[in-house]
Amino acid sequence: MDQSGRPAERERETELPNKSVVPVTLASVKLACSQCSLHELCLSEGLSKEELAKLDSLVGARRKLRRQQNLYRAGEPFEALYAVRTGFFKTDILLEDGRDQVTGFQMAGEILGMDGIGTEVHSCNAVALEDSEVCVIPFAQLEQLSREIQALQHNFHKVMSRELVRDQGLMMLLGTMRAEERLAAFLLNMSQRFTSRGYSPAEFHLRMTREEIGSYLGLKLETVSRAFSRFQEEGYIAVQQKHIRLLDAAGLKKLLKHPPR
Amino acid sequence: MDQSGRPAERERETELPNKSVVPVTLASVKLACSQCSLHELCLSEGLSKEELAKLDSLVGARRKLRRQQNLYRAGEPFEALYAVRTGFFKTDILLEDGRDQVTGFQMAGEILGMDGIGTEVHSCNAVALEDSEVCVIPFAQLEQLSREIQALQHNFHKVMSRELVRDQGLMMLLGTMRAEERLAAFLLNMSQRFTSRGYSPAEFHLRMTREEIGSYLGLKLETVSRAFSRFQEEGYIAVQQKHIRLLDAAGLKKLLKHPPR
DNA sequence: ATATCGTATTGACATGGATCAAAGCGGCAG
DNA sequence: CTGCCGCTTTGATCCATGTCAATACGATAT
Repeated sequence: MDQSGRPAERERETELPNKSVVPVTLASVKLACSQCSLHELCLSEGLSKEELAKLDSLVGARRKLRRQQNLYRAGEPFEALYAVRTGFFKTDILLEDGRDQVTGFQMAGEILGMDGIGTEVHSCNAVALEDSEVCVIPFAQLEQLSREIQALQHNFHKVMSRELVRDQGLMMLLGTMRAEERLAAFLLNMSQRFTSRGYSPAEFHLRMTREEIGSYLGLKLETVSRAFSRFQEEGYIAVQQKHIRLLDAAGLKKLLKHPPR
Repeated sequence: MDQSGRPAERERETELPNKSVVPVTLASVKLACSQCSLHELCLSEGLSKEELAKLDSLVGARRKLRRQQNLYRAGEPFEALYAVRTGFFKTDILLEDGRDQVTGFQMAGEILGMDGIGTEVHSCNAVALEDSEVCVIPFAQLEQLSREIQALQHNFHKVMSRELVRDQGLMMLLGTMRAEERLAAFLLNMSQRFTSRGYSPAEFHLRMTREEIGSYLGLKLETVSRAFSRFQEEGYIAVQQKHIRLLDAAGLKKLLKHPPR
């Protein structure tokens, strides 16, 4: 059963222990911040060797999640930030009336949980969209260490600020763009993020359903599906279920800059 | 002329010097953080007397802006945060194709400029919607001081986090709500913010135009106007141009929880 | 008082995306 | 291999909001 005590629905969450927090021993340095390939995306950029060592000891635990498992839920007390090591997450909010919205998709090197700092309580749900692993960063200790290490402090502030800017972009998308522009922006964003992680810019596998994409973009799943089909007809992309190939990224960009009217 | 060197259009921006930064002397303590009535909204909550004194010396300048004057513009280098002392601001983003969107309205006690931390460059424009005054908080010094003062550090992190949560709420609004729900949410939010500043919860003056409200809510100005009229017909509010009276806040809340379908 | 200009309201009509419905596809369990 | 179930695609129709246009309002300047 999963940690909420509900019956595990269609997902297989059975094998891992409830909160699979694995303490890191000195023997397992291969997974420490100092060795982490996500350096520049994460908090450790620009830190000296000694400073990195301190950060390593702070990021003292890791947690594995199965597909569909919650990293945290809205309402739970906030204690730590999480850096995605591997895998793929979504965050979403549920309104009382049942409506919900996906507020973001997070991949390796991105930080989850900052929504909880202000109120000590998480304001959204974070769910793994595939088997994933995160670094657990106890927040009180992060604050303490970032009082000692200027670069760490600044990195953290940058991460939060970039998140604010990302949100502004999403508001722009939701407030002013039409369906096809939204999907084009989404695909280009995905491509860019995969690229910066060393994957192919033109070919990738979407981990989320059409419904989740639609929720994120403020559209219905049918509209997303139709836009995919349209893009395929126009020769911008090749779609096969969740597998996407960008055939004409420039075309998609043009769509964004010069909206049909 | 205003600081960009353009002709002042319809607005009167003539009387104040270019960058009206007024140094604060010890004689003018009445305006220092330690005396500021915005305490709990701002960064100074929970600080000791000595700590407050340090913060006072950091927030060493104030800047007055006329209606329609820019506090900063997208693309300008980021140097400082700004705490609104008096007045009312909007932030907005301009896309290459001319479309723009208002991303927020800020009032006394709220912090502007955090969008610039991540890239050292502002990503949006901040414009005074009425004659206003801000405290200038040089960011490098804020980081330095918040390495010394734990409470200041934590307050700052809270402010940023709350901004993230606010953005999530706005995404929800833009992604899932219909026009009347959006406006109801907007009015209730305004009321709540005026209330927490000691103004009447039921009667207030909107500083922005219908077009600006619409831009913020992802609607056209005509739709905003119609929703206002509808609310008036239903007896929820009384509208007279920018002057609003909430006659039935509960009714508006119900509209939010139980959408028409 | 009158003209002007930005803002707001209201009406008539157009349309993009939502809704409802049916069928196709693909992976997994039995 | 077969059947089921979740996901996706596609079609037909509807409706909320956008668009276009006319008028009204209110403040400021003349």
